[in-house]
Amino acid sequence: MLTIGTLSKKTGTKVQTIRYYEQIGLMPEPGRTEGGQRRYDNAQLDRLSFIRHSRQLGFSLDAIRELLDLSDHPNRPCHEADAIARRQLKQVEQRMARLEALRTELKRMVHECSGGRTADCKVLEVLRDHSECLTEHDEIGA
Amino acid sequence: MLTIGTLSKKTGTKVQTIRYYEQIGLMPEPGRTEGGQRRYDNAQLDRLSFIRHSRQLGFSLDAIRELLDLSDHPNRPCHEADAIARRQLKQVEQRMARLEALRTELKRMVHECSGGRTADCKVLEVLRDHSECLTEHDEIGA
DNA sequence: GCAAAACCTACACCAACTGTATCTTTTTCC
DNA sequence: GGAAAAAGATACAGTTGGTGTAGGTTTTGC
Repeated sequence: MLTIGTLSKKTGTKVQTIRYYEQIGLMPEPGRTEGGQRRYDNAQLDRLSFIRHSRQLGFSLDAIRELLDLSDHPNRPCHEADAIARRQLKQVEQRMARLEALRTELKRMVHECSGGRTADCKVLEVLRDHSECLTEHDEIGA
Repeated sequence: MLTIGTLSKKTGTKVQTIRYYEQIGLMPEPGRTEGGQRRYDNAQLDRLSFIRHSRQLGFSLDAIRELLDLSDHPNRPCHEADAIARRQLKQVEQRMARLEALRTELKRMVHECSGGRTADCKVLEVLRDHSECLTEHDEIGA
C-alpha cells in the first residue's frame, strides 16, 4: 500500500497533480485509510507512470484518456493507438518547423545588434517592421 | 480614426484580444466616441503590430512589456533588448532539442506498430514501459 | 505521548487568450 | 427618416495543465 507521497516520488509527479488527475477522472479513486488518507496499489502506480510518460512525450490529457481506454481493452484493433501517435508525430514536426523559422529570425536579430542606443537597435527595428521579416510565421504559441 | 474591428483585421488580432491587451495595460486606453466605442490612431496600430509580431516570435507578454518600454526610450543602451532576444533564442533552441528527442521516439513507436490487437500494440507498450525509452525527456510541455 | 512530517479539503491563481450572454451604438439600405 | 443588420460594449466563465496557499487532521518516529 503506497501513500500519495510515495507515488509522487516514484513517478516524479507532484502530490497536487495526482489529486488533480483523480479529480478529472484520469486516475481512479483510490482506497482510503480509516483516517481518510489515500492508499494506492501497483496497478495505480503503473497507470500514473503511463500518464506521466505520455505527458513527457507531449500527449494531451485528452489523448492520454483515449490511450488509457485502448490500453484497458486489449482486444480492440491497434490502429487507433497508432493513429494517435501519428497525429502526435505530425504535431511535433509542425512545431519543429515553426521553431526553426523563429530561430533563423532571432539569430539574425541578435547578430545584427551592434550595441548602440535603442534608437537604432536592430532587435526593436525588426519587431517594429514586419516587412523585414524573412519568414512566414502566422501561428502563435509553441 | 480606426475602429477596433479595423485594427483587428489589420493586425490579425481578435477583437477580444485587443481589449484584453488594454485590460492588462499592454495597450493604452484609446479615445472613445460619444457613444462609448473605442477609436484608435496609427500609433496604436503600430504598437499592436509590434506586440503581435513579438508574440509570433514567441516572446511572452512580460518580455514584450520590457521591449515596448525599451522602444519608448530611444536613448537607453540597446544591450537590454539584445539580451531579451538572446534569452528567447536560447529558449527556442532548447525547445527544438527536446522536440527532436520526442520525434525520434514517436517515429520509433509508429514504425514498430504492426496493426494487430491493442494487446500487443507497440505504441501502448512503449508508453507503459519507460525502460524502453531511448531518450531522456524529463521536461514537460512544449 | 508529543512533535514533526505528511496528509486532507477547498479555493485562488498562472499564461494568454477565447467564448458567451446581454445590451447599445453605428452603419447601411430602401 | 426609419428599420434592420453589423459591429461594438461590458462582464464573466471557460480553456489547458497544472501550482500555490490556508487552515485543519492523521500518521510516523523517537
